[in-house]
Amino acid sequence: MASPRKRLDRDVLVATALALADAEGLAAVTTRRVGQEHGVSPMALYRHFRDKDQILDAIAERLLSEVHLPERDDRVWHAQLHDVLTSLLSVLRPHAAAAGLVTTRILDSPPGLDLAERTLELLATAGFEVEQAAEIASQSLCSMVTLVVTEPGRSQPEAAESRDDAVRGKQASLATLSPEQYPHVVAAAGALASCASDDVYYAHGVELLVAGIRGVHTETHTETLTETQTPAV
Amino acid sequence: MASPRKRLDRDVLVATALALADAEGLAAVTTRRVGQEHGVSPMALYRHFRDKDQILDAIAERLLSEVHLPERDDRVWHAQLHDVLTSLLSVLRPHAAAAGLVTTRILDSPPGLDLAERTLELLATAGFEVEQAAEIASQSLCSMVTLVVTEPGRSQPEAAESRDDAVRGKQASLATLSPEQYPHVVAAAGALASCASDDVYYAHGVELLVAGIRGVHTETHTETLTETQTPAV
DNA sequence: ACCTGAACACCGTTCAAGT
DNA sequence: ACCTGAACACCGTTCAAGT
Repeated sequence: MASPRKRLDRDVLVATALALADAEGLAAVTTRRVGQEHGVSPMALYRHFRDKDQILDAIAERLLSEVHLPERDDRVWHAQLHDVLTSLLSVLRPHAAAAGLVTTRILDSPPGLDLAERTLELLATAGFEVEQAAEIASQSLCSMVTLVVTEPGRSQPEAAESRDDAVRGKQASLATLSPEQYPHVVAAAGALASCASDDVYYAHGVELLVAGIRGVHTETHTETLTETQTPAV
Repeated sequence: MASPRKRLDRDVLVATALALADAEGLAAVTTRRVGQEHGVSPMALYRHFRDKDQILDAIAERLLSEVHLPERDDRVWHAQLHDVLTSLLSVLRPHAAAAGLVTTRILDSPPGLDLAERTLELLATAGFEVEQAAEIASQSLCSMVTLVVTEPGRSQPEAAESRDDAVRGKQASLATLSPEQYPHVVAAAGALASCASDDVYYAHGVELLVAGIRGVHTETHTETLTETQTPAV
């Protein structure tokens, strides 16, 4: 098929920008570097983007477009929400440097709107009213971004070869602290500097959030009922 | 009192940098601008900071140093945690542009360590084991930052005079969407573009988080009632 | 000890000009 | 229609020099 040239070029430029962010951090995404990667002057990009901010917008949209929303099914709403959030996480995790761009841009592109729509839909199913659903949805999606950006043991990609060094350094600096002044920080130095398993870290992050939503949910919706022990799973 | 000149100067430079961020956004914090505000060459800053990154570190530390940790009392752990998180929020809220600096720098300065220490202490009181407490603490503190950075209706401070315009614009663009494709987003347009009350927005944000921690807490600790002992991990 | 000026290698972006 | 080159107003940072 004869692909439309213009559209193709733009996508390829965005892919280059994202690859630069992955390899060398967001600071490496400059009009000059992206152009250079295509053997082209920085000004050539201005055919496809109004300004640099639009390149960053496009990176965020690209990430969101790779989210594969799970099929709707008949499981309870929070199980489905769990999977939606996990699907976002799995897309962001390989792109830690660019992930932060998503926080403020979810509602700015169709793929982000799809994600927001599904999230709001599940919260509506649960019975949340619109305002509360909006707050919860935005906090939920942004929390996934934050999990990726602050993953313990992450450092700048420039120092990628020395990730272990960075972890050891962080751990060492925390271990240096006075155990009288910061007993719990010192005790948790290992967990704060790195994490035993990335998968477990992310699983816990999603669980914490979903547990919060369920907690707020029962607070809001069981006023009529009597005080319950543990809500059914 | 004759104040130590050097220390004073550094603090005053940090205050200037923070003020610039508040007034014109983080992009306005440049060595040249900060120097200019003191009628001094950009190079004069290098007596007090190794490089620009240290200026950003110092801004984060300054913000964290303004957190006033509530006194310990005999209320249940999650009530105290709620207040700790709220005290962080109240410091960050007036400095939305700079707040994001805090996410990756909490463990890099004494005031941040104080905050982390208290948080971990409360989670230890609750009975969380060290690794889980570390994860929860970091996710909790970072969530407060995220709440501030993504507060609905926020826009760049350059456009501060037209904040209402930005909100209206956002709302209008969401209202333009197809109600068939994005029914819940369209229905929530108002809440997504702005928020009825900032105070309520933040209160809900903290509540969601604390509810999550309590949810994970009961999940983790109801099983141990039968086992009597917490299994070491 | 503290600050400066000139310089370097970068930015994003404009504009007129090339093909 | 698409791209370029030169230029502008900025960056962070170096280095040798001033006081």
